[in-house]
Amino acid sequence: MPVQLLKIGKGNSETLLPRHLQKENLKHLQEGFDHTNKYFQGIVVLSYPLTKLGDGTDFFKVVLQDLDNLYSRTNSINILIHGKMAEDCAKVLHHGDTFIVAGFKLAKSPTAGLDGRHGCHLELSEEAGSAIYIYAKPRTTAASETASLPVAPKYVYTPLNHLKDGTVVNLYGVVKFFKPPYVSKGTDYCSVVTLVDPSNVRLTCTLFNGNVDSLPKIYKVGDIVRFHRIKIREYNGQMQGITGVGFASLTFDGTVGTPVVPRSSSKVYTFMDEEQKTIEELRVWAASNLSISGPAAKLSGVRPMLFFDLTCQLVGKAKVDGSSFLLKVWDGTKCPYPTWKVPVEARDLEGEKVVLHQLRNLTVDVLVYDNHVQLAKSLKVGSFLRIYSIHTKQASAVDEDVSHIEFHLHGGTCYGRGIGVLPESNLDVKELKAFLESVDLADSQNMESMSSVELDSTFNNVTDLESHLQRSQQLPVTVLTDHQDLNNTELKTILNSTAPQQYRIRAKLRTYKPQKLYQSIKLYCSKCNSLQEVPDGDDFDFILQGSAVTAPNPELHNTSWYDSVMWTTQDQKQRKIAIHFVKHDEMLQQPEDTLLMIEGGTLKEVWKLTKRFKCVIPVRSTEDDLVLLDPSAPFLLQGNIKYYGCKQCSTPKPIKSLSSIAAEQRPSWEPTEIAQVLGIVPLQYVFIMKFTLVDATGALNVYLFDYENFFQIPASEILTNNFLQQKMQMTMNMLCPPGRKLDDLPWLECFIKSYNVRDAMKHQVYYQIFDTTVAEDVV
DNA sequence: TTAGGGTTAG
Repeated sequence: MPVQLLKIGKGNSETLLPRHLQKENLKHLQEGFDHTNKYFQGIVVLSYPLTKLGDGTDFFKVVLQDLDNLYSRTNSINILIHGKMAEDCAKVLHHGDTFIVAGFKLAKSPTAGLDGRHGCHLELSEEAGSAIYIYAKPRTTAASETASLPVAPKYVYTPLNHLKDGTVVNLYGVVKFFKPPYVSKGTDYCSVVTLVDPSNVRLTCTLFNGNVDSLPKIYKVGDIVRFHRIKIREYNGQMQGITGVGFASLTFDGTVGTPVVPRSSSKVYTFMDEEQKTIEELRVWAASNLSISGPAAKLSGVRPMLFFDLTCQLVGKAKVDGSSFLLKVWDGTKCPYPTWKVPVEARDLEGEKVVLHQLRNLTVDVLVYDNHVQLAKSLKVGSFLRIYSIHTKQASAVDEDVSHIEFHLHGGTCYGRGIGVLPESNLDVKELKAFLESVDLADSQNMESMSSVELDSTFNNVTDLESHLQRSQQLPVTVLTDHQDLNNTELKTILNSTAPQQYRIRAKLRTYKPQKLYQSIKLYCSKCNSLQEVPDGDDFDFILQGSAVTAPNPELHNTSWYDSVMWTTQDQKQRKIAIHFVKHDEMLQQPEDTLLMIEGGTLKEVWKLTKRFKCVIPVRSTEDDLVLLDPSAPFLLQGNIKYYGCKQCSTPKPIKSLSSIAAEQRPSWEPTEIAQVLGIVPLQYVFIMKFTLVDATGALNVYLFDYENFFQIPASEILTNNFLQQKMQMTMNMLCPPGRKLDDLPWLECFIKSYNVRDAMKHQVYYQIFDTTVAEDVV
């Protein structure tokens, strides 16, 4: 750490210096003395303009006055600084600053007889391992600005794979895990933070401070931190970081493209353009190398038996007993299950009575235990919280017919369990506030009666299934979306008629194929009418590996419509990865609006990028342009969906064709539009199933060919969404309950059409379901 | 000093 601006303002500089350094008296700055681990401190009384020496290196000269020897005949000394250190020092130094030097070389001063200063001078340079600590004098003008503007020290940051036991270092890292500050069993707050950096080495830091604001303000995994003066120790064979004297931290949101605004643990800090660049580079690295979960769960999305982080507002709080405490919170969405209400004395409930009543159908009770109680008690009603690792537990009370969901914040700090208070400046809070203000409370009050219905359709247990079946005996489980005026036709009549024709039928679903529902998803080309299987991940991985053999072509980087970053992996393969971020109006967009192209990425890396960015297009370089990969690879990834093109019908164009969409006023990055400009005829995800329908007169095999209307589930999403797969399975269980006799099966109302398929050998009539959907209360 | 990451069991 060659040049450090320790602090601006008053204070004791010694407490911030590395402990191994001892102060040296001016009188002892003589040849023959050992100055290792010594520092000299003086006030800057004179400095010369930064100049270059004959060999081109920078040179900066400073005169220091020794305050301890003010009345001596000789009380000043020349400091000669060479190289980059000279440049860095010249930028930040002001007269009157306290200047501390260590690791210097002492030599006879050739000008001692002329300037009346000390007989020796001190020489410093980065190469010689010198260190300079500048303890700035309070600035008299615009002091507050100076304090937060980049006044320019030069810190050295140690990569996590270069940490050594017993050192004090500065470092950057991406938060891989953290425990929000909690009350330790000692006297301090504690926060545990695990960092990782592009060296792929992890460092777990144990941070203590009596003042919770002095600990890093980390709100989520993926945040980036800058630690200054963290002690490194070895513990259990691994390096460990721990707070020591002078520890300070800055925390940044880790999302690529968001403003780089530090959250500081101290009032005064330095932050410069170069450090901004570091943050931006780490963001890009993290985006493709770390799995950072997507948007946090909302109450509307909770399911029983899971742990999740909830961003919410505190509406009320109450003591329950010695080891638990109640928090009433809301996030504007409605939990789809009945939620438990923790019984408390009305007089113990703190919060606006009117608000508590208004929000009664949207608030949930979170019971926090043990070590979290103290922090929970101190929370202010109205504040915004993130509660980490809440447990949703399904339970039934003795006097209840249906089960409910309980929210517990169990004791302990495993998995980062805890409570964090978010400031109103936090982007998630701003978003939440705007949403809360838009919530129509009249709607939520009408929802009271809805919970049990929603519960029925989502809880997958025998009782619920039974009640559905009883209902199914009376009403059809599918309904027509059109042609209501048509009369039903018996299956026998249909079988005896010529095609093509259209019919309304009432029948039961005896069986269906495929029984493994994921096998029903195919890719369909509406141009050539071909159907194909959805490629599996291995095919794509293989194509990616093949394309990574060719290194990105740097001549294609940073064009008028995209910015490029490239780096080399640190493993043995030394793989080169390039990411091209498409710009709009010459600016990068928010990640959720951004389309990027990646070269040289692995399946995992591509997949991770899709979690954070709107669109990802895997590409490779040619001499002249970026192009799409093999036509068997997806040409676009959006969210969980891979978009494929038809090999027969597509004529791929160079990637630069995309720039026309980038230039649009509001590029929507619709897959169909992207496909069109890239010369791709997109394949569509479809459900293809064969239903065997029966009525009193006969049986008929009917095909279901559906994008999303029948199940009200998009075929494109089913392969990557377990929840939707379960939902589809439950729907099929309703339509065709396993193990039932024909009489007990529910009725389906369908609209079908017959059509002819002829080839040289034979003629056949086929039947297909149309304009039919699963009834609303079955889904 | 405290905690030193890897879910409670109310």
